[in-house]
Amino acid sequence: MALKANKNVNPMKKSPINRPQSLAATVAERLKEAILRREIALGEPLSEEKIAVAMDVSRTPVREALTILQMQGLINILPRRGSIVFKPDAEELRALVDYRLHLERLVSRLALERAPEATLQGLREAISMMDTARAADDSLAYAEADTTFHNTFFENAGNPFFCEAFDIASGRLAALRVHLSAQLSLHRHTTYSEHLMIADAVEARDADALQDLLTRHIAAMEPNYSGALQLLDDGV
Amino acid sequence: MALKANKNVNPMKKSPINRPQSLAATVAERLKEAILRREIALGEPLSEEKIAVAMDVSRTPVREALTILQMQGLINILPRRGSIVFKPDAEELRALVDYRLHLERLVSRLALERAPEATLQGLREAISMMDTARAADDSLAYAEADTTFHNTFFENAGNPFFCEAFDIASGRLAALRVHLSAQLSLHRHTTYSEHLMIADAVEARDADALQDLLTRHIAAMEPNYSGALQLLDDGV
DNA sequence: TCGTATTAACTGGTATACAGTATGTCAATT
DNA sequence: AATTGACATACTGTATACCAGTTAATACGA
Repeated sequence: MALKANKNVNPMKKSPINRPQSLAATVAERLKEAILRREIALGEPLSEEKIAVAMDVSRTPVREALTILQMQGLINILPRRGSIVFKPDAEELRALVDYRLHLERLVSRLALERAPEATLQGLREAISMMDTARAADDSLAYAEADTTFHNTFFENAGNPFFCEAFDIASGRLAALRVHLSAQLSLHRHTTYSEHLMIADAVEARDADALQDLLTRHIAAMEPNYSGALQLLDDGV
Repeated sequence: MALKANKNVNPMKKSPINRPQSLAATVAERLKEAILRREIALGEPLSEEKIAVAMDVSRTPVREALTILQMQGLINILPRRGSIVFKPDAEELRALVDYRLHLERLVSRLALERAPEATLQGLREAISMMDTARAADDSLAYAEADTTFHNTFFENAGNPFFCEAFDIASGRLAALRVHLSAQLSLHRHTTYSEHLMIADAVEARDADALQDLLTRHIAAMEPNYSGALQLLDDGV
């Protein structure tokens, strides 16, 4: 979200030309994708050298990419030891979900106060994306729509810093989602109706109901993650 | 806050030895100090080469330091152009204060729910630090005590991610504080009594009063910053 | 005099080379 | 057999050299 790629939506408006981004950003992006595609496991050690030869760049941009990913919380850099993909314990997982919950509650209230119409419209669009994804039975597209749905609140809170605050957790949450989804029974039916109810609460401008719905919606995930995490550990 | 130094209080307990930190971290630290000491102005361009020769290191650790500071929001890196110290416009300043306000309101509520006694004790300690600072007329020590006071809420929220969320804004806010303090009439008397009232609200476990006090306490600063910023711009 | 093209100086981006540290293996000693 | 020490290997941390893009000044032309 913070490092959103230039989409060049309005040509001739602000983007001089198709500006090539730095190698470091590209490497970081590809590594993040690799983690999110489960090509790299949680807790797996990363070698600068191997990444460099695999992507055919020198170690310098790889190192920059690793520091970027560390800032996003996706990897841990152990000084003089190397880098490993992050792997939360139960306590960190709890904190992650707790953080996300409280932040989204706060931000949803702000979005409702400051831009209720735009928020409602964004939610509706995300829901229609979910509809098509469900019809096509495309779990990846559904997950993207889910992300869009929740991002809507942050984008309409009238303050870009909340997006940054969300980014602190979003990368790790996304990684957890894809890595634990094999263990999770994705209760997609439940979440879908919850999304509908959330949008209704926004339409009704009912802040209290919105808070309650979000609390249940988000907090309901934590035990699933937690259980899946334990399964993952036991498997190792 | 995030990068707290090892204090080595119990030797042979957990600290391997006094391990020297990386050059990049040292450079980042010194640059941040330089900004906070007003040796470097807001909006000033930074040359990797000049920093490198000034600190007698190569450009490599300097570059790493700059990316770290960029992540902390203290500088902007313009690709192929150079790095400049951040300098907010009025809108960004508003967003910064708004973000801080809402985050601290949220976190103070959590601290009150989850660790009221520890929070109260932390606040009291910070206040006694303010007392001695006021007695000695030491504005730097007072500012530190102020920071400690507000950090207390974040440390007792029971979730380290909120500290990270605060770090997004804290560096920039600290920089603004020191750079605008010359223009500001630091209404220290008012804030001091406000701190006392905030601690009282915590002692009384009065969440609503706490929210109100914090709102007034923090929001009261924004017009000052804003006016000072304008003065600063006009001066240039 | 103004505008445009050209070029030179500067800056950041990348690659590579070297040095220091951690870790694993294996032999020697107890 | 277990432990310790030395050695080999692999990795990160740092320095340096080179390349590419940007800016700004200057010269030239209208």
